[in-house]
Amino acid sequence: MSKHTPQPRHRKRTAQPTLAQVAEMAGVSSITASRALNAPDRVNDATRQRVLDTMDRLGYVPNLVAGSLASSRSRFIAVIVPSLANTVFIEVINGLQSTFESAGYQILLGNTNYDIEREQQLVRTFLGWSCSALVTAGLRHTDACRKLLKDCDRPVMEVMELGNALDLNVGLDHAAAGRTMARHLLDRGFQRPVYVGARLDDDYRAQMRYSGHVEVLKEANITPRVLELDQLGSLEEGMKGLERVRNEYPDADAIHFANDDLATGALLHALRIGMRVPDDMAIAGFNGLPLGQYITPRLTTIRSPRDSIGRLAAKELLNRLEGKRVTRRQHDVGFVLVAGEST
Amino acid sequence: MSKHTPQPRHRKRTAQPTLAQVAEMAGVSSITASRALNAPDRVNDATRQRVLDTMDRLGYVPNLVAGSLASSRSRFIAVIVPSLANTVFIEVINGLQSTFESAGYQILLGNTNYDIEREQQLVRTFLGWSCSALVTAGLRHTDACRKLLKDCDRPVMEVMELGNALDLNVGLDHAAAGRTMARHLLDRGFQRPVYVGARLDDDYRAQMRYSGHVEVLKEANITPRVLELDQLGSLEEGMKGLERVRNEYPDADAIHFANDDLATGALLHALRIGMRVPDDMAIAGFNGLPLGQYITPRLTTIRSPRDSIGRLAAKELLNRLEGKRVTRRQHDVGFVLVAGEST
DNA sequence: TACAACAATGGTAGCGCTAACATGTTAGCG
DNA sequence: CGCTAACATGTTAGCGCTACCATTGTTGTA
Repeated sequence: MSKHTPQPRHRKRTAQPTLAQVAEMAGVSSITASRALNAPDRVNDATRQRVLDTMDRLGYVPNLVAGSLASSRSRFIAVIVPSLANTVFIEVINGLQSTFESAGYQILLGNTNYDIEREQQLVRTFLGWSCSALVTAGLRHTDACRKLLKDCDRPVMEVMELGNALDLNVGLDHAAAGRTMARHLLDRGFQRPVYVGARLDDDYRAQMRYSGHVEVLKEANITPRVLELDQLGSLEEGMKGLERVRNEYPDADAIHFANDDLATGALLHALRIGMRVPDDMAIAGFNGLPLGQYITPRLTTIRSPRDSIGRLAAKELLNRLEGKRVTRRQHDVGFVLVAGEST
Repeated sequence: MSKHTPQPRHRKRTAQPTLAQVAEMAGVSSITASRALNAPDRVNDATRQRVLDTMDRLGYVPNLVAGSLASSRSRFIAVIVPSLANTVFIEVINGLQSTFESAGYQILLGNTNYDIEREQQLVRTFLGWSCSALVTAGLRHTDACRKLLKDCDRPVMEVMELGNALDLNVGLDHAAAGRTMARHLLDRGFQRPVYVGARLDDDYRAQMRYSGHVEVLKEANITPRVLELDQLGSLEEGMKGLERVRNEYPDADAIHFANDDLATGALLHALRIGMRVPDDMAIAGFNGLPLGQYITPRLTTIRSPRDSIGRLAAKELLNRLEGKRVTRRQHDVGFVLVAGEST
């Protein structure tokens, strides 16, 4: 016979019990078993209890992949950050996590390593998982990524900095933070500050703070100077930063660091080698990590409410996911100058 | 008519193009389009290119949920940690992430808040997502959770401490670490040490280190003393710990802290209030965070290769997932006593 | 020239669940 | 007692993809 004979074929199946098996054993249809889990009020109490008992007895574990395909909803929240080595993003993730996990959502975590091509790839993958919403750090994306995010018909939250966002936006004004710190240094009488950051092309928020710094210095007719390091945020690198400033800008009287990790490394190093802070060199950071406040002299820094970024972003997204009308698409979480004795 | 008329019903569909649409437009069957993505060698080069171009043109995003259901494989790695506030777990996550993401796996992140009931729930959820493997911190689970993990027929990796593991195990011997530090304190001549931890019932690894500490003290006929704080790891809490030891154990000459965060908080506080370290009070920690090595005096601590836990765990899991035979189920990553000037 | 071996592609039947609709059953009311 | 509304449950048809097998054409070998 040339035409195929449709003999019964079976593909491998997991040993896991299915809803249908549970339903049969409980003497109901599978849709009722489904409802016992997902819409308990639509099932009679006794029936529901019988179904749940059966599930327990069989060790039933719902296949969420199948459920997600059928309903085209997934209860995934995609979270894309540029780095896991930076406390700031961890705190944002933590804020998102605590809110979403208690609302029954799972976090899908992606790390771009400050590479927007990688971000685009992650967005595609996460959309492929029918995530309910996406959270991504920053407003810079590839064109293709922006298109994906615009067309995906899901809430998109961009966090960290404020600006012309695709959808929802929670963050702070980094240029303003840079201006605030530069002004503080000038107010304290430091006339020859150097801005020290690392990989400013990648860490463009640090670059935005630098541009604020530049603005203020230019207004005061002071030539801005900048030094770029290799490592984004480490105590070790901050130490090197201090040494390089002493060599390359011997007249510098203050260092405006891109973050507290660098600043703390420099501060601790300065203390160890007997430099007087701030008399020989003032040191300032950004982030408001607790650490800086436990060192003598305390580190001057700018505190941003990092965990509230996560928490607020999660709250706004949940509102949107639950169909509530979102009135404000943009939230400025602000920042506070914390003046220690290091400046 | 009493019997139903099967009129065509349609459920809502996403506007996203499907593989079938791509295939039709490219003039191939959908299975060929599928292969163009997932098994490129099984498709003629020209055909594949045509399919890929069509995908590009239509903005096709593969529906990974459907693919996962059909193949019952998901390329998810479930990672369950007790806290995101602790650097140690972040570093483990980072190690796992960097290895798995480059191998094309996604991380599904769960946070138990040191609650093993919550862990059980997370394991169920992640199994429901057909994750390819699970990584969880620690060897303590509920009975039901242990059963789920045993029966799930997937690689299971327990990290952090060593012991009687379910499947794969990467970690270190915490009791031995506690013994090492206690011995170090005695060797340096401190006779009245106090162990200070927080929520030892939850953070049972800190408790294991304490039990090592106790062993050594008993051998030396010294009565072990312990103080329990509320917050797991913060500089603030370490400061309080120091104050409480001074009040409650005025004769104490050394504090063995459960972690570096607490120890650093105490050390910085001691310096600020003019205590001499180690003459008035010796201070030791655990973890080997960089911070402690930048303070004068440097913090005595035990360094564990935290990121290698993640990296090694990921490597072993990948071997297993790729079908290679795994020879060693257990890896001791060890630890090193880093003696600073704080003891 | 015959035949095996392989490469390229396709048809079909699910994967396990839920949306959409249909039906049966009970309570409430005048 | 008949009618309606609310409740409880069931039937069917996919969701979009890939496993499984089948088919065709193409090359190498004796």
